[in-house]
Amino acid sequence: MEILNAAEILAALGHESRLAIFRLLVQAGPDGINASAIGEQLGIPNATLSFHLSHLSRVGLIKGERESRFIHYSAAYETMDELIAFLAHNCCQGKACLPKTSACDSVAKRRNKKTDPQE
Amino acid sequence: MEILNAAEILAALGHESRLAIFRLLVQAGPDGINASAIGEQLGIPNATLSFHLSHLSRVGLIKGERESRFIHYSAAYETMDELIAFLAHNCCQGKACLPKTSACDSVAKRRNKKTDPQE
DNA sequence: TCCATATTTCCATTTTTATCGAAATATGAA
DNA sequence: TTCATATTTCGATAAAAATGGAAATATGGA
Repeated sequence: MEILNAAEILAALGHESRLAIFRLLVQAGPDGINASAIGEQLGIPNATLSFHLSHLSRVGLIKGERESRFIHYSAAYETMDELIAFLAHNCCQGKACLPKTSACDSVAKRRNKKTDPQE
Repeated sequence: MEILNAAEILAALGHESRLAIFRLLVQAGPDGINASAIGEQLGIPNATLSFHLSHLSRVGLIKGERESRFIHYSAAYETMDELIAFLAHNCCQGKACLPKTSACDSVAKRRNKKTDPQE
C-alpha cells in the first residue's frame, strides 16, 4: 500500500456516515446487507447513501454484489488489514506501542519474515 | 472511543501531507522531531505545515512540546492504538479477518477479558 | 406489457477544507 | 537591546466534498 492510497482510504473513513456504514458492514459479516437496509438503519436519504457507498467502494473498503433487485454490500476486510499494517509499519522502534491490538509491525518483528509487503 | 471522535481522527489522517507527517513521527520514536525539520523533509511551507500540525494535535494524534525555540512533535501512540481497536471492534464474527496485524478484537476473544473498553 | 421497488445519476447549492504570503509572536543569543 | 530563528496567526482565495430532491435506470413480479 502506498501513502496516497492509504490517505484516500482514511479520508473515506473520516466521515461519520461512511464510518457508520463501514462498521455496520464489518459487524454484519461476509454476507453483508443491502443498501436500503443500511439507509433505514442509519437514516440516510437515498442519494446521499449512494454517494457514500460508491465512495467506500471506489477506495476498496466495501464490495457490492447485485442479487436480484438488491445490492448486497459487505466489508473488504483485507483492505482494512492492509491499512492497519500500513499505519503500524515501522512504528515505535520495537517498543510495545499498540498494546490493545498488538498490530505494531516493528522492524524487530519483521526481521523474521520472508517478505516485506511495503518495501 | 466514540464514532464521532474516530471519524475526526480518521479524517485528520485522510490527507496526504498529514499522513506523511504522522508516519514520520511514528517512525521517529517518542522523542519526536521539531516542526522545521518536518517542513524540510516533506517540503511543506510554514503556514501550511502549522495548519496541519495543529489539526493533528487537536484530534490527539500528535503532541507538541516546546524546547527553547523549537517545538518537538511526537506521535501519540495510544490514540493510534485506540483507533485501531475501534476499527476492529466486533469484526468478522470470530473469523481471522486481519491476518497481517491480528488486530481483530472479536467477541470470542473479548469473552476472556475482564473489561470491555467500548461498551 | 405495466407496475412496484431498489438503486443510481444528475444537478444546483451549501459547507468545509486547504493553501500560503505576509505579518505577528516567541525564544534565546550576541 | 538588537538581531536571528522558530512557529503561529491572519486573511483572502481556491479547491474539494457533502447534501438531497427529482429524474433516470435496473430488476423482477403480476
